Parts: sequence; C-alpha cells; structure tokens
Amino acid sequence: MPKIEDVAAKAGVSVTTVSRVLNNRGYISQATRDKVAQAMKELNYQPNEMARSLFRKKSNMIGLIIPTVSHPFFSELVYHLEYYADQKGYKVLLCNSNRDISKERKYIDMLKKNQVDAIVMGSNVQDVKHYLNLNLPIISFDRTVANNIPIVTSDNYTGGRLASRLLVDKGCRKLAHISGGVGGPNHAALLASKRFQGFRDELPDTGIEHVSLELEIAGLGDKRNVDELVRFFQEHPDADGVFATSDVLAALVIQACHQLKKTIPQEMKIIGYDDVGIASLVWPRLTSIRQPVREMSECAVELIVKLLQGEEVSMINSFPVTLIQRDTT
Amino acid sequence: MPKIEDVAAKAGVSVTTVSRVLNNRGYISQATRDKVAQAMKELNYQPNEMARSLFRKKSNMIGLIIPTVSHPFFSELVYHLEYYADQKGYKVLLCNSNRDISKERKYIDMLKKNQVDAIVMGSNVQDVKHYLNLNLPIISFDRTVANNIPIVTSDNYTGGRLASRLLVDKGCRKLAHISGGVGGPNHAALLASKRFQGFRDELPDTGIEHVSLELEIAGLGDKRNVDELVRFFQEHPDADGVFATSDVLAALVIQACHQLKKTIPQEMKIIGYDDVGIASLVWPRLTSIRQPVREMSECAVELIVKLLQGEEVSMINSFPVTLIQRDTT
DNA sequence: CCCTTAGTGTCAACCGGTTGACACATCATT
DNA sequence: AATGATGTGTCAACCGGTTGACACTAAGGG
Repeated sequence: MPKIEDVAAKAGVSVTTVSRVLNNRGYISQATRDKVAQAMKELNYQPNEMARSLFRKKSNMIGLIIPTVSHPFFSELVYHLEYYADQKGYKVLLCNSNRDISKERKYIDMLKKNQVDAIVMGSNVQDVKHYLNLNLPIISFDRTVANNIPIVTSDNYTGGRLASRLLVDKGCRKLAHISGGVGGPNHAALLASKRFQGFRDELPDTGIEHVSLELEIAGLGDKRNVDELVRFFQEHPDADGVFATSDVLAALVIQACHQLKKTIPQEMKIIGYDDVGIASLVWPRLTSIRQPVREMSECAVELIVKLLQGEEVSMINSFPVTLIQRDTT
Repeated sequence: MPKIEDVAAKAGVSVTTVSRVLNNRGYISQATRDKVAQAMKELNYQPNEMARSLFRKKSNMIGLIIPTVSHPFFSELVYHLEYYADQKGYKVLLCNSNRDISKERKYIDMLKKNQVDAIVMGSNVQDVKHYLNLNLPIISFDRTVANNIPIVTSDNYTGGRLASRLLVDKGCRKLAHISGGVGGPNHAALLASKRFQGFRDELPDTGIEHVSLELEIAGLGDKRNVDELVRFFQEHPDADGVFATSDVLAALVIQACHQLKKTIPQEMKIIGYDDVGIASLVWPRLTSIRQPVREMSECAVELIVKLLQGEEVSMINSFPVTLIQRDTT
C-alpha cells in the first residue's frame, strides 16, 4: 500500500503539497495538481481513510442495529438506508441483534469503539434507555426510545384504523388480530402496539368483537407457525377477518386458511402490514398497509446528516401509511 | 470521549501501563489491573479502535458487496455472514451494487480506502477481474471470478439435474426454464448457468423438450413480471413443468398459473431454487433446491480468517444442494 | 550479598495523514 | 520599487493508541 510519502516522492513534491491537492486547500498550480494526480494513478494510491478519520474525528460510518436483516421489512430498510447513506458519503456497519438486549448492548459498545458517527436503532432499545449517554447521535427507527432521541416512524395508529375499517366495511363480523415477530414476540415494538390500538378504536360503535393472538414465530419455514394458527382459527371458527401486524404473519395466515379450506376473501378476509415484496408474491395477493420505507430511510439519513452538522431536527418524524388493496379483502 | 491519557491520570498510573493492561503484555500486578479497570469503568472508557487499527494495520472489518440485500437470498446470506463475522470479531460493511459495474468499482475502492481486511464479493465481478490487483484477500460468493480467488459456492450443476430429474419423474412432458434476476438478467452469474446446464443434461434420453425464458424482473410488486410469464405460458400451452432459478421467480410463476387457472401440481409442476423463507410462505408451498446458505456463509468467514492468518485455503469450496419437496411438484 | 523476576515509569518512534506557522520565490499590479 | 496574490517547501504538532528500549525499585531465592 503506497502512502502519501510515496506519492510525494514520485511526483517530486512535498508531502504537504500532496495533502493540499488531496484536500483542496491553499494555492496549487494546475501543473503540480496534474503531476500529483499522475503519481497517484501510477501508484494506484488511495488515501488511508482510517488515518484521515482519526485526525478529523469523523469516520463517515453509521451503525445500523436491527433485529434481523433476514426479515423482509428490515432487508428493505437496510437496502434503502444504505443507498441514501452512500449518496451522502456514509458507509453502513450492519448489526443483527436478534432482539437480544445483551447483543444490542455489545453492538452499541462496538459501534462506539469503532467511532461511527451515528447509530440508527431499529431494534428494541427499551432497557437500553439509560444506556444512551453516548455522546453521538442516535436515531430510532419505528421504536420509541426516549424523548431526546429523534424517531422516524409511520402512522401506526392510522394504519390500525385503516385495517379494521376496511375489514368492517367489507362486512366482517368477527376480527382476529395476529401479532408477533421472528425470534420472539414483538414486546418492544411499542409503536406497533399503536396499530392494535387503532385497530380496536375503530370497532366500538360497530358491535364487532375481536380476538387476539401473539404468535412466536419459530423460523420462517417452520410448520409449527401454521399449526398454531390453524389451532387458533379452529378455536374461533366464526372469525372472518384478520389483521396481521406484518405481511409475513399474513402469509402464514393465508397458509392456515388454505389448510382449513377457508376461501379468501369470501370466508376470510386478511390484511397485512408493511407491504413488502412478499405481499404480491403470495396467493391471493395480499392487501396490506404500506409503510413508505424508502422515504423513511431517506429521512433517517437526512436526520443524521443534520444532527452531525449541529442542526436542530424534529424529534418525531412520522410518515403516512397507505392502504394497498389487493385480493385478500 | 475519554482517552487513554485520562484513564491513566484517574488511575494514577502511566499511559504505558494502561496500554499494558489493555493488551495484556508485560508484568502487571492485580492491584493496578483493578485500579485501571475501575478508572475505565468510571470514565466509561472505550479504546478508540480506529487508532488501534491504524497502528496494527488491521481493521477487523470485512466488506460485503452484493447486488441487493432486498432479495431474500442475499438477505439470508448477509444475516449469516454477519453472524459468523461477529463471532470471529469482524464487522461487516454492507454494499448494494445493484449489479452496476461502476458502482462495484466504486465500492471496491471505498472498501480499500477504508482498510477493510477482506472483501466478500457476491456480485458480478466479471469485468472487474483485471481490477483485482488489490493487495487484500477477496473471496467470491457463488460467482466465478478468477482462478486466484477462492470461491464459496454450491453444486449448481447437480441442483439443475435434481430439478429436471424430479420434473421428469413426476411425468412432465415439456419443461420451461425461467431465469432472470432483479435489476436485469443474471448475465454474470456464470455459476447459475451451470444450473441450466445440469437441467438440460438430464433431458436428452427422455425425449422431453424444453423452452426457456429470461425474465427481466421489474421490481417485486410489479404486475408486468406476471404478465410476461402469462404471455410466455400462453405461447407454450403444453408446458407442464417449470424450473425457476430462484424462489422469487418461482413465486411469480405460481402467480401466473393461478391467473391462467392451471392447477398446481396437477397441470403444472414447479420447482424453485434457494429455498429461502418465501418458499414455504407461498401457496402451494414451493418445492425447491436448497443451498446451504448458513454453512456457506460460515465457510466464507472461515476462509477469510485463514487467509488473514496467511494460511493456504482451497480455491473451490462447493457445498451440496438438497431437494426440498413440497407441494408444487 | 548477588541475581533474578516482577512491576512500573519515561521516552521516543510509529501508524498515515492533516494542518497551521512560517519562509521564500515568482509574477502581475499599481 | 513596493505590494499582494500565488505557489511550494520545511517543520512540528496532532489524532489516539502501541511498542520497544531502558531505567529503577522491591522482593525473594540461593
């Protein structure tokens, strides 16, 4: 690996001069600029960003902690976040916490040690609250953490209302609310519980009752997931509408219905959440509440950039959700 | 951010001593060890890994370049790779190239500048071949690159054979081979073409003919994908078996069949590839060829560790595939 | 009493690049 | 001829931590 010294030698100038062209400061003639560029090219020189970061106290890295990138919602989040981060010159260090609080802690430590400029937290963070006397920007994705931490979220409450309103309008008489997440239930996703709240708030006047199931997903392909759902629907044979808090859950519900020979949407209407790719790959194609992940990711990156420039940002950044009607309702 | 100096002051020892306890070298009494530990705790001190990396010429970061993490195969890959990397003390810098060669180049440069210890390439790399006079370990994931670059792959050829053998055994008379990928066709995935080779090599004796379609996926939810498949099957109404080179494609084929009112598996048998989560979330549940992504990821990390220790590694690391029978065949 | 080992400190160089201070030269303006 | 902008070099300090050389002390063993 050539160093700046080598470039200087090859170009016949001083190290300072090379640094000057590298950083565009002071006066430099076009001639030397070219000489230096030439030397860099010949040596295939790349400035060592670690050294620069060390001096500048800025790494241009952001840490991203999520439960697991293997869940489609998060994989889309990661994709977009990395995209916008890259646009702004930031690199993404990815951490899968599996919702394990001790792993979250370790990752936070690791990210601090590695001098990331900011952390995006898409995982629990609940108990980590007190832990956040980090002196670096944190922003939280779809989880309430503490009121001094900016959050990017979508309108979960309205999402819940939209879902149950649709099911009601379509004539359902008894609704089921299915929640849960990979690697244990979604305890910490406080915001997702607002979906439930919205879901319920739409019902009182209608006289429609609802039942609820918190599914502990055992791994996507695991048969037990569907089995448990089948059992649940056998206990509640009169349920004719389902609101699932994620499209993955909804897909499992569809499986259960197929198994129970319930026709969709005639005997059972289903609505999912997130509108990830899978929603249009299942059959029937899933009606879902869309979170604008792309826009949310863009916002997250912008928040970070602003925070790092010392600007003020709004603490709550909520995006509207939209109902995507497909064939399960 | 406290520095080692602050710790030294608070503990009443020299910087060298702190460094010694930090790195476990030389003689240190338990007493000072404790004092230093205490001081670190009180200051909430974390050694600056950038500074250490700079000195050690080792960052413990690995760069991962893939087409897009939003594709389930890659999101599972990323998940497992990050897991094993973390186990071995490595961090993962994620890069989505979208199969764009110029973006790949930029990412490779970026990773070099940032002193990653190794790169895992899950994206094209074909034209980048000559570009690889990097002086750092590269390993390639499921793509042939150059013969001096170790590769982790699975037995694509056998995968193809297994697939067509199964379709033949189940009585299909005319097969369709559907390939393609998100963001353009899969040109570069040379290895995946071995699947096609295997697929064809199983047919000659049987007298079964096949047709082939290279689908340019337009985005997962896009209706045009299914439309094109429907058109294709209308042109080949006698096709009764499909081998899709990914489960996502297979899911689209299922959609097309539903739309054409072809019953699965009676009138149409379908087999996918990868056996990602989605395979068991569609209906009917998809028969697929499973690549052992977890094991492959583990292997990739191990290769890197070995390479960094200067050990010799085998250039070709191929894993067996397995046929997962579900309900589409 | 000498020698060894343990335990700690001081000092300087180093990783690779950045930056400010300052010196000096050249060239165009006024 | 004086002035100021332009262009480049030298030097040293710095980012935060690591390491080797060396000195010194105290304790324990033979």
